[in-house]
Amino acid sequence: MESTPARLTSKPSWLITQLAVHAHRRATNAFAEAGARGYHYRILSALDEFGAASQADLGRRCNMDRSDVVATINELAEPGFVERTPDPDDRRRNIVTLTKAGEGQLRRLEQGVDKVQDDMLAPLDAGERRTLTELLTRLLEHQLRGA
Amino acid sequence: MESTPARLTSKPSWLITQLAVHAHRRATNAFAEAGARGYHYRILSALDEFGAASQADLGRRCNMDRSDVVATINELAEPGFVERTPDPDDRRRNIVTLTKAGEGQLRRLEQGVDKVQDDMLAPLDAGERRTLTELLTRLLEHQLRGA
DNA sequence: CGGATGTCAGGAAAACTGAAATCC
DNA sequence: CGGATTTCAGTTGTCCTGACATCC
Repeated sequence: MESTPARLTSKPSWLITQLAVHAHRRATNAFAEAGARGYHYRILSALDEFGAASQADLGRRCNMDRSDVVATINELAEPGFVERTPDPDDRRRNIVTLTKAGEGQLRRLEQGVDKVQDDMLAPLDAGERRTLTELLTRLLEHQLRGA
Repeated sequence: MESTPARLTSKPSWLITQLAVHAHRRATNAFAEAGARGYHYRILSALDEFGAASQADLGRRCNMDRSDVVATINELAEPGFVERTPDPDDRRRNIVTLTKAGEGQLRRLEQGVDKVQDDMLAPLDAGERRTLTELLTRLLEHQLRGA
């Protein structure tokens, strides 16, 4: 009873990993119903929250690789959810903008995400949810600084 | 200012997803230094915490598909980290046991995980870490019941 | 020149599907 | 028979690497 190894189920890293598996599974299913994937939701959300941006900026904000941003923008531009126009001030960049149709698609995806989230957070009351959000926010901010 | 959509950065699901990306990246690198992957750590940890088990049980505990358990056990058995012996009481099953060498490998992987975890939890004090662990534990238990 | 951007090709690990064979 | 277990073959989405051409 002395040299008990650290219990797996008490490690926050394990808990986050396992929760992420469940969240990823449910979110993927919700996205699939709208013909989308996680990458689509990330890009659309970032455009909606922060406005039009270059592909490199989107990659930094969404924690995505630039090469994956290219493919995702291609897929989002084909049905007209985003528009890719060259930046007149910097001819290296493309400015990606969210269209009306893209907003509609985002609303659909958000409905699925909200449903999944409400189900996963069911055992917590409003105060606990705020506490959780605050703690996670600080952890993420720490990562974004230190990385 | 009225119809502001729910801010992305205030959604726990988004926060967990983004944190999981960082945690996954760092853990993957730490595992690679020991020639392992996340699946290896999950299996070894479960064997150490809950003892010998069948492959199907390991899959349920680790939240892994049975087919992936097969490949992972193959990779862990080759260097002698686990042993796969048929169950005399149920000839469908294999009993997977952790060897001494497997314990050593697990200790190596845990060192990497602990280092990553300490760095990611740096902005939280001891009490906040307990709170976070407790909240996440309740969320995971809810998932394991309801799924 | 260095540095940033967009694009493309491809690889590695994770999660999953479907099917087969075996045994309870 | 249904149900569980192991195994294999293959697919998808995510994350990453390296390279190239272009432009600041």
